[in-house]
Amino acid sequence: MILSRTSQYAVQALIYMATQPADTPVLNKDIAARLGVPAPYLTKILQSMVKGNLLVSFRGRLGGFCLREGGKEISLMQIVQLTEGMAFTESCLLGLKKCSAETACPLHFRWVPVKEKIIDLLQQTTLDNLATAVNTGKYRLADIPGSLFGGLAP
Amino acid sequence: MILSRTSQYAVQALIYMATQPADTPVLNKDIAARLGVPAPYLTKILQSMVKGNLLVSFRGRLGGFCLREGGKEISLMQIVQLTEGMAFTESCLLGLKKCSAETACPLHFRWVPVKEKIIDLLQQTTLDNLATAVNTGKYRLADIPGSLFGGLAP
DNA sequence: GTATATGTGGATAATGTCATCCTATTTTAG
DNA sequence: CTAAAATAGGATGACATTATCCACATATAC
Repeated sequence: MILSRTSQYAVQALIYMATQPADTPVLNKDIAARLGVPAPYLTKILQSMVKGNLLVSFRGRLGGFCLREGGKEISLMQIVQLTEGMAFTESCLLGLKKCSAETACPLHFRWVPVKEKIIDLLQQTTLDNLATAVNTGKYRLADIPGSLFGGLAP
Repeated sequence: MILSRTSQYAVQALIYMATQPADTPVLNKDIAARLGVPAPYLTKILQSMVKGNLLVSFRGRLGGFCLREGGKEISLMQIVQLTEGMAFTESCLLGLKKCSAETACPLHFRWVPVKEKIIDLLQQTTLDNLATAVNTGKYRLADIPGSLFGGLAP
């Protein structure tokens, strides 16, 4: 698995938020319901996004979470760095602690260019890119669609 | 993390076996010592490689594990498929159960070509490739070298 | 002011991966 | 035949990730 479940939830949640009006806070429970993800766990993830300055939060009635100013330009790499640390940029396929050009595992020079492709993908893809794609209606954010078109009404 | 620890151990172990004489069985405990990996756990992994027909085992005194006939042509993909199942070929970055051209997550068409690079790497790299590299002495198989040149003598 | 709705933060539980242990079973050396 | 050395396989334990719960602080509506 490339991304941990935590990272997957974080990316899904922020993409969803990018598809919603930027000026009104989105509720944790609404995101959880929309994505089919455990709400208490998502809470923790969103809090870590607030600490990492990708989101802002508002307490009390009418509270919720918003993308930070200019949040649509957030890249997937910024999200994943909060959830996985430096895992991607430093990772060795064989799991060696230190694997660089000088002290390389036998896969190092085959792996580096592929890893670059992954990093490029994460760095070049923004929430705006993905929200636009989702808004065309051709792509799914979660396994069970569950009211894709904004309907949260009782 | 791209590969699970189990997969990393499996790949390391088979590369090491490919650097050893093909006709004499290699001991589980020697592999474990060479790689700095827990021996009882490695036992389980090697047994699964035997079940997957990548290795053959011999019990009793002078027993041990050998690569199967023609084992140097085993690709990393064959190893990883035993340890991770279809994880790679079917994986979705966002973790969707079903993510294909028809039912795609918003990252699908960006991810597919990168995933192809990873699959190509795993399929095109053989134990022979890697054993040859290790035998040049320029590459490390494990974090703590610990007698890189075949020495297991007391 | 009170009730209600929301995020906050700490403690706790459940799950899956990683790792170990113990008792067979097999094979060879002597 | 016996002892030693090795894999086989099942049961168990340790640990990290994932998930849940509860008491609290905060903010709005009325």
